[in-house]
Amino acid sequence: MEKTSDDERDPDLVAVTEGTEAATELTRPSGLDRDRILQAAIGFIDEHGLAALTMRRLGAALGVEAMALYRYVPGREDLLDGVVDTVVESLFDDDDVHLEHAIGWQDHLMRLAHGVRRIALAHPAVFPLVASRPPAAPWVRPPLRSLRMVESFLRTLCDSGFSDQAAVAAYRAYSSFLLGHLLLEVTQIGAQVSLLDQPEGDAEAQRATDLTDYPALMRTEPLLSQDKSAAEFEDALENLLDRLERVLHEAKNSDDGSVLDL
Amino acid sequence: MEKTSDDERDPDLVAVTEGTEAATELTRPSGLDRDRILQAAIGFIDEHGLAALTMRRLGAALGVEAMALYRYVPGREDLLDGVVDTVVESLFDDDDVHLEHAIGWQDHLMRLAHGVRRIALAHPAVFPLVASRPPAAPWVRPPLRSLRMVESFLRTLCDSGFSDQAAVAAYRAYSSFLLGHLLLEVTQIGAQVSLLDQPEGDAEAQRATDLTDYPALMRTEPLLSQDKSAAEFEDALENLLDRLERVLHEAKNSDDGSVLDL
DNA sequence: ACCTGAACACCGTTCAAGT
DNA sequence: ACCTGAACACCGTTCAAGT
Repeated sequence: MEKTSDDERDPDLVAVTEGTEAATELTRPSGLDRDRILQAAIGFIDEHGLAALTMRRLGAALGVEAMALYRYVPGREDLLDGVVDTVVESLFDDDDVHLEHAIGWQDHLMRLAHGVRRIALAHPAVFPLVASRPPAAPWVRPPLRSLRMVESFLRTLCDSGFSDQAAVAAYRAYSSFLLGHLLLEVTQIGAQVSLLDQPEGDAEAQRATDLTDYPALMRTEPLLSQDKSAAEFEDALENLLDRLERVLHEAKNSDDGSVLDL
Repeated sequence: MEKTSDDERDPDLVAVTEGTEAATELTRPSGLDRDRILQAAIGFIDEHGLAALTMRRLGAALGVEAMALYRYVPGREDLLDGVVDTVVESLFDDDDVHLEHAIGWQDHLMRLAHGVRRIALAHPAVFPLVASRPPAAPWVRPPLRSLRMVESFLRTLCDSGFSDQAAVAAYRAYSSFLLGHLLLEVTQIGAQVSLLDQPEGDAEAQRATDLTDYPALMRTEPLLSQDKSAAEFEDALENLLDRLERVLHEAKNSDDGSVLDL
């Protein structure tokens, strides 16, 4: 038992931090700028988790004292905002997305969904930040956090015959779907490693928190432990697109009580 | 400009903290226990936000030094886990939920959904914690965080004719739906107040982050600012229940490519 | 039995001083 | 121009000491 007051897993952490510093050594000659700091922060979070990210440790990872960062970043909160922006904007560099080549609004929404999912899976430790940082405007709904993304979403739907109301309703349904699915998917990824992190002897002991009082859980535990995220994502996405299509084609009879087309 | 290094809004915070201490004065005579601490933590988060919750400040709110808390709570992380558990379990005290009185699985799922939504709206600042804390087992999907809740969910569906696989798939779809909708709903609540928090003169200036480059956004901004959360929640819930019902009744023809009933 | 003071190892952030 | 040392106000946490 060490008497450090850090979060759970110190010794390991210190070791890896030093490793990171050594790795950055080559590009080091004072080349410090905002973008390099943001990239380093993303890498650090991916490797050690959000809780481990500290101005001092990030500085160390860049071969510099923490105070040097303040020349390029106003503070820790802004740094996190920058991390989120960088990760989200990276969607536009994804060649497999290229929204402007989309054929029809369904294709557009599918490309966008898959692009955001790739981002989430590439940075599972960053994604919760994408989900929880207060957005730029109250009507910006994570994970579609950039005005550019929302604009292109709404424009596509409106150009395809959706009314403004229907497009906005679709935007809300779509963002809820993405956030729910992807946040749970990355949470599950994180849960795996945190199980292995636990120092309590063999992994057998942890496996199943004694389910004797929960017969249905015990019976379905093997099923619950199977990962079907990809297929479920496709399924839910398809279902949402069907729902939106129904709205679009039923646009003539106005008052049928659904929010989606009011 | 003060030179405190706290988060955004100190002077105000200190004031309210002192107020809280005074208010607790009556029940004070040393009555400190785990439950009272958890309740105080929930109240503190509701009032000042998660970022403001500190062992020292929570102690102060209870009229005690921070170190006294460690007799009842192993540490800050456990305290947050306790907060989440307490809030989630409070569902079973909600008389409007009473799952055992539910008539049919649809009614069960609707009662559960509305109960969780009431919790989220009652503690909007706590809910992100419900969403993001690593769950007890990898297959526990927020916001349905207690084994009891998952057990009763699965049992209800299985008793209603769902296969184990279909019940598990339904559990996944249902949790994704709840998490996405409710997290976005409480985020929006938080976004309102953080706008008012900003000290930049009149609220007119903030309103709309200059949308000149985003015509679709500018045109639909009034629509985007309307809050239709409740109706959208009902709509999406109804849609999900329909989808599950389809799965249940199409259970005979097995391989139709959907995950929901494989 | 229950709380506190003092201490320790960390934080974020500022700023004068170094190069 | 760019980075650092030293300092400040905070953290979480431990533990011997008080009552």
